[in-house]
Amino acid sequence: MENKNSLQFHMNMGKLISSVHNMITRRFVQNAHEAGLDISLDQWMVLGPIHYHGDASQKLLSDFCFKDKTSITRIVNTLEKKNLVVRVPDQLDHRVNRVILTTAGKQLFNDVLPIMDKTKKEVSRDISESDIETFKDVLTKIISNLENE
Amino acid sequence: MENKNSLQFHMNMGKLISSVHNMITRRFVQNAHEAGLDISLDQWMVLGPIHYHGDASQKLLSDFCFKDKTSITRIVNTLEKKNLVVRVPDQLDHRVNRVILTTAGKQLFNDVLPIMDKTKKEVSRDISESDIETFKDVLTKIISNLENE
DNA sequence: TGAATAAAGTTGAACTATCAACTAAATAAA
DNA sequence: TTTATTTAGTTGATAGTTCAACTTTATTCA
Repeated sequence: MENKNSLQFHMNMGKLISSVHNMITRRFVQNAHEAGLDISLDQWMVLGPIHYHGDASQKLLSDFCFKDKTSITRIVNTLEKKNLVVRVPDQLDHRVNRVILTTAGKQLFNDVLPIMDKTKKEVSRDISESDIETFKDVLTKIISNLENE
Repeated sequence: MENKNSLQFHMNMGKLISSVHNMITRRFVQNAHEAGLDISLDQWMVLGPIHYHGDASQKLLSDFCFKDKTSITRIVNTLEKKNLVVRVPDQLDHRVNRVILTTAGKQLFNDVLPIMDKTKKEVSRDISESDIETFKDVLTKIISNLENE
């Protein structure tokens, strides 16, 4: 493992981000689970914009989460199975589903907020405010670098 | 989409990392595909340590890639199916598989290197050297924050 | 030595991601 | 207005992730 640490130094950005992504996902689910909450990070990512907007089309969720529309379909399926959201056909545009939170969905959203906070604290422990800022700026810049093919 | 950009500002770290992870993964595979190479970022992550060490146990791959042993099992299955690696039972410890590159695996590894470079350039376009350094430092720090539960 | 425990890998199930192909509805163009 | 194109969403296939349960081989320690 001393060996691992030395190699870690040579890890490129792709591997670093992939590793960090997996570790954060795991930790979030663990923390939620310990609090008796059953939710994945992806489900949480999707719940956010719905809560923020009151309702959201799947297209909007796809844009906001930078996820494929197929992923959204399946995550919404799961959320619906858990009775956290419902799909309501849009009256004006019949192609569109409006996804809205159920009472249980709203409840869960509020229950998960402190879990999110806890995870955030664990992730950013002993990292300076300014480094966190730079970190988020770089992430945002990468998104814009890769956004339109 | 102007709306999206404004929300992006409020995106928390989890969402940012998840989005960036997906986008980099997608871009890498696209770039490889355009060059006529069929490989995923995860497969590439696993190929690295094997190439570096000459051979590697699945346990070592799991540690180096910060991936679950189950994931390694399946990625190695895929790589074996593509004739890029083979599993050789360890003579000393019969629990262990030593994974080694085939000729085709070595060939692919070298072919992918420039793709990796290209992707890296696209990802980090217009980001200063020092910001990249901070970025990687923060990622490494997050790994150590989350490493031993 | 013999029994308990730990470690390396695999398998099954549920969820997520991507691609390609598809349906259905809305918009654009002729 | 009729046809062509675009848009929203779903489905199927393949790959990766995680958990839990399991097999096989090593190690520990009583």
